[in-house]
Amino acid sequence: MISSTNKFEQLPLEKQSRIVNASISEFAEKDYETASMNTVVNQAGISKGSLFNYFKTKSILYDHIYKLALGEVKAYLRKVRDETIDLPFQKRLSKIVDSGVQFIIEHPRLAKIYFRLIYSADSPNRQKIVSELQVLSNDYLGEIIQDAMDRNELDPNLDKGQAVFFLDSVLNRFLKDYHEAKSHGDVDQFNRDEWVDGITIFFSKGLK
Amino acid sequence: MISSTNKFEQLPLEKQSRIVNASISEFAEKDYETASMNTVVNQAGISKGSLFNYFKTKSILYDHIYKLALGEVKAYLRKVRDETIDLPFQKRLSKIVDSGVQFIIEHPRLAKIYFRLIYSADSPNRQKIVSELQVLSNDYLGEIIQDAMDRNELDPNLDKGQAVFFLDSVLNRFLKDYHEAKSHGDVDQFNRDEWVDGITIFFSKGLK
DNA sequence: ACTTAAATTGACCACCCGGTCATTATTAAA
DNA sequence: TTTAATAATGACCGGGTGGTCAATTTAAGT
Repeated sequence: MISSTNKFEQLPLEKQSRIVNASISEFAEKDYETASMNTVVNQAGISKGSLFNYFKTKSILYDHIYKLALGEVKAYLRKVRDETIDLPFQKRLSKIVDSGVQFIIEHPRLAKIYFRLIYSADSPNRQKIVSELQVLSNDYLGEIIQDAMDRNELDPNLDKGQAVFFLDSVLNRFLKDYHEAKSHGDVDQFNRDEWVDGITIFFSKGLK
Repeated sequence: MISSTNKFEQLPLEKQSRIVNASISEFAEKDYETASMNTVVNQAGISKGSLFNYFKTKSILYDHIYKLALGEVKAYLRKVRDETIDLPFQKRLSKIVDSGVQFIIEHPRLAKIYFRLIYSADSPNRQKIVSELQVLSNDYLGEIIQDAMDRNELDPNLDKGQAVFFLDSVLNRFLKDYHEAKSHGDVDQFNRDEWVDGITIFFSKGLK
């Protein structure tokens, strides 16, 4: 079966990247409903008819871009997971946060799309996508936590589901705030090392 | 000085509540850009000219509704804070979560507006509003934590800012997920007591 | 009952949207 | 060079938007 992005994928790479670039910018700047195909078209320097020839609808274009963003996120996560497989839990957590921060710095627009997707309500198929992400995060952090439990670095009687939930809450929130601070220019208020230490200590000992 | 909602406030209460009701529904269902003044007008059973006479612009109407929602949230928080002032930290935390859950159940549309405001990016004056909320949450949870530190229920050397951050992350995320589960009809997967216990234990002892 | 002031209405405006498709420009085959 | 197939274009469509304002209804004062 021929994919619906087939026509697009057969385009010269330079043209593809112009379109992808324009789309990323637009979906990063505005939420799905507000993002404009006209803006994409103008920014990419192609005609409207062409864009709708490559992507039949706005939501198919969005899907393409979102999968692209998600692919990048996954690559980062996989990399840090594999590179830290032998490290203790605290060190590992620290590296994961590092990796997230690095992703935000290197791909600010993709980060924006990612956070918008997680926290906003208007993307198409939102509930399906979000539950996919939930599973992904559950598997990923679940593995990290299971490893730590196996090595007796964490309480082996932990409710793993809850532990993942707490970890996910704090990590996502930290990265979201960091991302917002960065895009508002006041990132200096974040002493990264201090926060990473704080997070890892908190997860080990709680607040008592 | 005469407030811009003056004309609105001098309306018969029944009419006011029809308009407020319609506005709440619309801003709960759609994000700011997508919400339609036409829909509000039709649902409220008034003419378009009238609505724009009472509220000069869409963003002024939104402001009115958002302040209303925030006022309700604040009332809930104040109440539970004052009622639990003599309880130990764990019990207090538990009651706060309870109160949040109760708010969601009693005011699902306001909850939707509140979460949309916090997590979505398109409301007018969003950054100003969000930083206001940050201060509010900081003060509120900061007080709870300070009380617990004073009574030696929490480590007196805690970084209070970080502690508030962790608490805020987990509480907000829990309530957001609860709210979403509820609006999708699968709230039963949440054993509330189990989660509240889990959260309070987590904050006391960490995951170790 | 008549006049005047205030409140309410909805047709209308300029603008933007996602999407279409007849026309034109480009390329490949003969 | 002519023809046939393919790719690109942008004017155009129906529909929705926030906001306006002349005209009409309602209420108040005398």
